[in-house]
Amino acid sequence: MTKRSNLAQVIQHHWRESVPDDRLAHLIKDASRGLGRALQMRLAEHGVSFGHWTFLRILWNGDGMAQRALSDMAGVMEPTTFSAVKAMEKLGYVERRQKPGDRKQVFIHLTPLGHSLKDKLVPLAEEVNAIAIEGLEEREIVAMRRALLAMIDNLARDEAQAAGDNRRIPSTREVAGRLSSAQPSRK
Amino acid sequence: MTKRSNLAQVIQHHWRESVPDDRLAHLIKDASRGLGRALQMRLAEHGVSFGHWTFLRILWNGDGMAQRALSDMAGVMEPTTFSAVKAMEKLGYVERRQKPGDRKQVFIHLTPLGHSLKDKLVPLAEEVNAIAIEGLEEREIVAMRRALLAMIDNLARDEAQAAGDNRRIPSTREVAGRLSSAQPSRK
DNA sequence: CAAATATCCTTAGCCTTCTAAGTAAGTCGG
DNA sequence: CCGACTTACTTAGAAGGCTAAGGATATTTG
Repeated sequence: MTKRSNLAQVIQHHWRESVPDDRLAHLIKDASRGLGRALQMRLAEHGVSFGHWTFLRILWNGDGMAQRALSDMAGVMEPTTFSAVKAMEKLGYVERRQKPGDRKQVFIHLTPLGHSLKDKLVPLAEEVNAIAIEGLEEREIVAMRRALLAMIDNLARDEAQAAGDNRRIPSTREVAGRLSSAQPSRK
Repeated sequence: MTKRSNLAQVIQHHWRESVPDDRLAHLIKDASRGLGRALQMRLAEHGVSFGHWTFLRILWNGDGMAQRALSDMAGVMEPTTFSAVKAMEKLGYVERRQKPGDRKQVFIHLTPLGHSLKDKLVPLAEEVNAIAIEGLEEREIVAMRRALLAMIDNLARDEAQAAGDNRRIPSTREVAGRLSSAQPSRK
């Protein structure tokens, strides 16, 4: 039972609208947190943490990749993947295997239990998505997706530049043409 | 110097595009993290943490509100505000004061140092925003903002309902009409 | 007025993520 | 073959956020 009224949140959003700089960033952050909370609430009812969802959904799409590749696909740093995978291993969702002749890489495989979660959990994400975009037209969503991708590209370019990495960063569209499988092997 | 190529991130985004459910949520999350990182990098050069920015920008717009009101405006829970304010107090950015006759509320005031950060820090946020929206048309940004607000409203409503809070949640627009000052006093 | 209730701040502890730094294992130029 | 990278995983620790729960103080209500 929530003690605080959601009115507070709405007030806050209005207030942000009146602040000239970086409103958009906060709107995006709020939307992200809202989506996160909505999914988290639902996952919790099935005993799955939000952090694990990120990795499970990748693995359902094709498991057996190295831990590092999993990090790349999830868009997080290795320590994040490491601790999540360790925890999921303890929960019996995944197994960490090595290939003979390679003592360096660790390959992540789903267990039957890990696999079985898919049918229960995916509908939850779909439900959250449906709730979030209720009342929006398909056209608006497509436009938003395009705008978000452009922003992500812009920021990635900025980040690379700031890091002194002067290689040219290809746009998402360019890379898309070079990819085919669901499990890019990163070189 | 970044060791990992940003190419990995781009691959990841492409891969997401091919996953049918909850792509939008991940796009929003990525954009949010990208914006966060970009600002964080810049704030760090001035010795300010990202977490403190959230509160400073509210206080610059008018300080002296109770800690709880600050939480509401920042859109975070009280413990988050509590620890941030404590840390900022130690850094000399803010002071926590009580009013005689009220031993309950704690009012947060900026120190001269806290005030002085505004001129240095606000341009950083503006720069990040400018980078992020580069190449986007005003029309697209307005549309995205509207869509994001609608999503946030949808999710807040869902959240309230899930919490068994059956009060009707007013839309942002409705509330906007009831507000006038930059420091809503919450009743 | 006194008791029940609500509100505000605080504490404690967990989750997710990050950076920095360490270790082990492959790879490559000489 | 060997030393110098480079790569992959691991460890340690911190930031930012949350929930749950506690204490203190106001407010409301019987």
